Amino acid sequence: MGDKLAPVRVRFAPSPTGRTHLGSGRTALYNYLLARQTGGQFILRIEDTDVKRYVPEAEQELVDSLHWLGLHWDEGPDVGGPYGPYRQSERKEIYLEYARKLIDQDKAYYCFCTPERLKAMRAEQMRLKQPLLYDGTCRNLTQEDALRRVRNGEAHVIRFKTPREGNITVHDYLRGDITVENRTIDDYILVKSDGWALYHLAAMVDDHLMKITHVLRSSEWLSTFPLHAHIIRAFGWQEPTFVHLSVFLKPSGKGKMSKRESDRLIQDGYSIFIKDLEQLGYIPEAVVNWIALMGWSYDDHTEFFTMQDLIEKFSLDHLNPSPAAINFTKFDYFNGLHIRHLSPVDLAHRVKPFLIRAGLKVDDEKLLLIIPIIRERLVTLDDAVQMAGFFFRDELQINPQELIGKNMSVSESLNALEAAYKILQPLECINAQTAEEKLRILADELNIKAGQLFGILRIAVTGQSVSPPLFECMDIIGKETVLSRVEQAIKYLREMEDGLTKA
RNA sequence: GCCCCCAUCGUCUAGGGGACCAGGACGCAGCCCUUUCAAGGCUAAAACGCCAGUUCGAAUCUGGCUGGGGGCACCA
Repeated sequence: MGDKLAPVRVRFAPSPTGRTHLGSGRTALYNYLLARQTGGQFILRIEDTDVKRYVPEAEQELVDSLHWLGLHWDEGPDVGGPYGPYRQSERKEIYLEYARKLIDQDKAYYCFCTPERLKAMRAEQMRLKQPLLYDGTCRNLTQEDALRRVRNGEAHVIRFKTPREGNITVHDYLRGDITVENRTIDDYILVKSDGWALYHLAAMVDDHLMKITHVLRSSEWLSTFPLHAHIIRAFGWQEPTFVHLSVFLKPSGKGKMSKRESDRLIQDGYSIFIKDLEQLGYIPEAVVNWIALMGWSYDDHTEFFTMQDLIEKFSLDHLNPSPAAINFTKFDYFNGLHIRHLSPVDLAHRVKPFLIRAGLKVDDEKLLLIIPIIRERLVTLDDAVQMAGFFFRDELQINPQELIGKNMSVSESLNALEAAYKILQPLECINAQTAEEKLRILADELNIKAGQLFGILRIAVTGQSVSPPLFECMDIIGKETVLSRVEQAIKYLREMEDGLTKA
C-alpha cells in the first residue's frame, strides 16, 4: 500500500444535472492531488447521457467552481486530449458497440419488458417483501428470437446477464475485499430504449478506453461496485484501483444533506455550493484545506495545508471510510486562517470587489493601509464592508445616543469630547505617537478611564462601537476628516444636552 | 423488505494489541494581553455505542446487537 505511486490517470466524472457542491469538490480535489503528486493526468469527463435531467448552466458552474478551487485538468471537453471525446453524449456509438460485444458473448441480452410491466413487477415484489430485482423474463430468449424482434422495431433495452450462481469479490482500497452473492445483483440495464448507455456501462467503457488507473468516487457507488466489476471482467479488462470516498452528512451529523437542509444553511449565511461560497467571501485556499481534511488526515497535529502541501502530502492510506458531518464553524476558522496568510496586496485585491459591491468608492492606496489593521479581524472577505466601510464613506450614520460614554452623562461626554478636540486640533497629524499619551493624560484629568474616552472618540470617528484600533484608524482617515467628524459629534451631543435642559 | 458500508470528545480527526486513566483542531468556558472587536498565548470541561469472546493484556482482533449511511430507476 501507499508509498510512491507510479503516475496515475484519474478522472472526475460529474453529470451536469445540478449545482456543484462541496462533495463533488472534494472528490475532484482528491483526484487532482493524486494526479499532481504522481505526475499523472487529471481528466474531466462530462457524463451527460441523461437528456431529461440535463441542466444547461450546470456545466459552466462546474467548470467555474473547479477552476476557482484551483483545479485544472489535463484532458477534458474544453482542452481536448488523446482519448476524447470527453463528453459522453458524443460517445453514444462507442457504448453501443461494446454492448453488442457483450450480447455476442451471451453476457448481455435484449429485454422487451415495458416500463409499465417492470413497475407492476416491483410493486408485487414490494408486496411480497421480496428483493427488488428483474425477474428475468427476457433473459432466456433465444438470440434469433430477440434479434428478430429488434429488427421488427420492437422497443427494447440491453441488460447485463449477471451470473445467477456463486459470488463475486471486489476490492475497495479503503475497505478491503467485499464479497457479494451474485443472486443479489440485478440484471441492470446497460442501454436504454432510446439507445443511450447508462452509467454502469458508459463509465466502465470510458475508464477502460481512457486508461484510468484509479477511480476515486463517491461511496454511493459502493453498492453497484460488484456489478461494475462483473462488467469489467466480462470484457476481460484490467480493473482500476477503486477508492470509494465517504459521504458528507449535514452539520448535525444526523443524516445526509437535503434540499431543506441546504436552504436552512443559506439562511445562516453558509452554503454547500462552491459558487455561493465565493460570493459569501470565502477564499478557495480555505475551502480546499477544509474539505481536504474531511475524510483525510495527515498526522495527529498538522491542519494548515496549502494546495502545494496537499499535493506533496496527500495519501490514499490516510483516507477515512466513515461519513463526515460538514462543520461550517471550522470552515470559518480556516477562512480566517488563510486570509491571515495572504500578502496585504493579495488581500486588498480580494477584498476590493466586496467593498465595491457594497457601494463604496474604493481608493486603492488607502485600502492597502487599511489591510494590516483589519486582516486579523476578518472571517470572510465580506466582513471588510462592516469593518472598514467608514473609511470610504463621506457621511457617517451615527446614533447620537452612542456618543454617551460608558457610565457617563451627556454633559460629561460632551465635555470630554470637546477637551479631546482641543488636543487633536493643533496636531500635525493624528496617530498613536502624537495623540495617545496626551489623550490618556486627559482621561486622567477628567477622572475617567481611557477606554471611556476612546469609546466616545471611536463612535465619533468611525460611527461604530467596534472598529480596528482607534489611532490607526484616525491616522488613515486623516486629521481633516477626523476633526470634522469630532465636530459633528460635538454638535450631536450639544443638541442632546440642550434637549435635556429644556425638558 | 432485501443488499452493502461505517462506528474515538458536540464536530473534524490521531490511533493498527502493552508507549492511551486516549493526542491534536474547531467550538464552548475561564484567564492573560488589551482603547472596542479580533488575532495570539495559557488552562479547563469533553469521546473509545453496547454485550460477549480471543489474549497475561483490547480503542485496536472476532462475533452479535444497536445506531448511522448508501443502494435496490429505461438517474448519475
